[in-house]
Amino acid sequence: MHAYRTHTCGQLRKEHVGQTVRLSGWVNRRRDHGGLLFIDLRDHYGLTQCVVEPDEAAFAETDKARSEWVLTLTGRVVARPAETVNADLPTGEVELRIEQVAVQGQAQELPLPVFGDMTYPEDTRLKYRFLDLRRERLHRNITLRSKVISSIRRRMIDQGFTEFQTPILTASSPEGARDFLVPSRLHPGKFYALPQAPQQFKQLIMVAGFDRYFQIAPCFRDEDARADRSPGEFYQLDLEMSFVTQDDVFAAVEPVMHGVFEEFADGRIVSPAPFPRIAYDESMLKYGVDKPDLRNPIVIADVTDVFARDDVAFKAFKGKTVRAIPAPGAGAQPRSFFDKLNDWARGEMGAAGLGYVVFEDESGVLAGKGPIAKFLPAEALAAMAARTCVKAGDALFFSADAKTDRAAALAGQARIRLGRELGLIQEGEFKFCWIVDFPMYEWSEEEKKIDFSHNPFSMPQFPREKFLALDNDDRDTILGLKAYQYDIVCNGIELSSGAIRNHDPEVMLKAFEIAGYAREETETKFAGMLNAFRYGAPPHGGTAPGIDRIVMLIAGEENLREVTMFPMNQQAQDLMMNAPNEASARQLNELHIRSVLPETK
RNA sequence: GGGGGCGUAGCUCAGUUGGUUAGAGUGACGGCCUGUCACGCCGUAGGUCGCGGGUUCGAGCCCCGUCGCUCCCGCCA
Repeated sequence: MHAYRTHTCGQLRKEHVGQTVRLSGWVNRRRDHGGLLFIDLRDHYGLTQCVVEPDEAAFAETDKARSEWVLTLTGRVVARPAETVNADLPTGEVELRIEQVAVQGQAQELPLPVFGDMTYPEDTRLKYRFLDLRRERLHRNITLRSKVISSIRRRMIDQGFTEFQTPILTASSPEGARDFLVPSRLHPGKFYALPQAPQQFKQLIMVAGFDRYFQIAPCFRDEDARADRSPGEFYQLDLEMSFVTQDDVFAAVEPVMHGVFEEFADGRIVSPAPFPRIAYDESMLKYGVDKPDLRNPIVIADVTDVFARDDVAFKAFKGKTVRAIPAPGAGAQPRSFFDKLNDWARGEMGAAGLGYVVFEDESGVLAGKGPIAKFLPAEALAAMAARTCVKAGDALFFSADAKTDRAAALAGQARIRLGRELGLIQEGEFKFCWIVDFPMYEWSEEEKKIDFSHNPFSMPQFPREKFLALDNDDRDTILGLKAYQYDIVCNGIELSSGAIRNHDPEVMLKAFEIAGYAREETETKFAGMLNAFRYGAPPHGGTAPGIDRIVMLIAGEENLREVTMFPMNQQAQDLMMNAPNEASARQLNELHIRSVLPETK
């Protein structure tokens, strides 16, 4: 007989009755009845009830075992009496009569229980991650993550993609997020950087004549965390293709995304391919964000012209962009509902407020109620009602600001809040869309200059010769330029960002020049890539869906830590491994590094 | 860097207007119990009320500071 096990703890069924078997696992639960002792033994595969009576030889040893001890139990499989079958357990028709016990590992009193589903503090969970991972939910999520990644990999390979590895120690990239730096021992004063993404490498792979590259790629960015943004590191399904248009990329990615979500949907509805395509400008108007949750039925409308009418006397909105956010059924809400939203807009959002009108039916005619209704004559109300499809019993909220993007942003946040608070979000659905036609540039208010809006490597949607001829006088044209840049969004979460790349060295130099980078500067910073583009670069493009976010959505979790095996806390510390940590003087000497600590307050 | 929330037993929490010896559930430990599967019953141990300072006759509670965790803003090409 094997030293540790003949079966797993999830394996035994009625057909094993009569066999002598050996199981190894953790004591999930111990139930001492004096006359008989039950041990629920747990391993990766499941749970088996084991039992021993006091007059049996194994009793004394079994009796010592406590929660989370590791035991090897040997004995006969017996059928449980009919009235004691546990229908909730796959192994619930049988139990193991313990004849031999071997203690493989003892456990101290637990800082957090494995059994049960109580919540406990995040730092305790992280410090004792190995215990938390034994728990059912996390164990299931991590296993799910593995299955999702296998499925993605299989789907990519089936579509003719090839997986390549790219360096982890590379050069700092001047654009984008803060890099993690790694000091060089051989080159005093110089540093490697961990890749924020294999962006330049995957483009070089295309230049190198490979096609349809993918990788489950680790990415490193030294930026602050959010619930849907891990500190430090995360994984992307990084992919790139040559000789493709935007439509080709979409056609390659949609079946993978749809397929993998469908595979693990478990009854939830997944948007069929092709996914809807929404232009960035349209998204900002209708949803107020560039990552709309399409499960939320609310659609924002522009009503600037209505408030500009001469017969509308509401001065606070004159000369401002006004967006209307319909709130279906909100007419039934108490006054406090409206006040709370207004307080939120003024406080958290830093807005002047969130006006509203409640629509009521007055003998067949729509009438407006609320503080600003008196400023709105019937024709203005009717015009807004028609544009936003509100009816009696609904309300309309207004977001107004002299700056259009601020009006849109407040409207977008209000839409999210209203959708949630009015219970309008359709659960049990994965609603995908592409956001396309992102602006190439934007005006940077703090730097007072034109800057890249998103990805500096994207190809502008503009004829080459005209683009090369652009100069400072063409500011409006430049700020109106769109790029072949696109995001995949699912349920309000940005899953992926991608682009058709700029593979023309002259256009690339010009693109950076517009953003304020001298040609020599661009030549130096992107020497590798520009140089490569001068030796025959194919048109290419790709995207990079976030693996962690995909798993989070499929697992139905709200935080990436729930789908990451060994996550860091929000301050980017690993409480279990105690990272980051001081380096020894010797290590620092070898690296020609000295710490200059900030002055303590 | 900034804002909000939280911090009381190993864990989840209660703790009245500032007033006697800070409680419950759960877990741990001991005892009893032959069919439980969140077993049940009895008992025991377990507390720097995050930390420091202040107000007060008296602080878990009020004030100031600080630390930790978390969510958000900034940031994330």
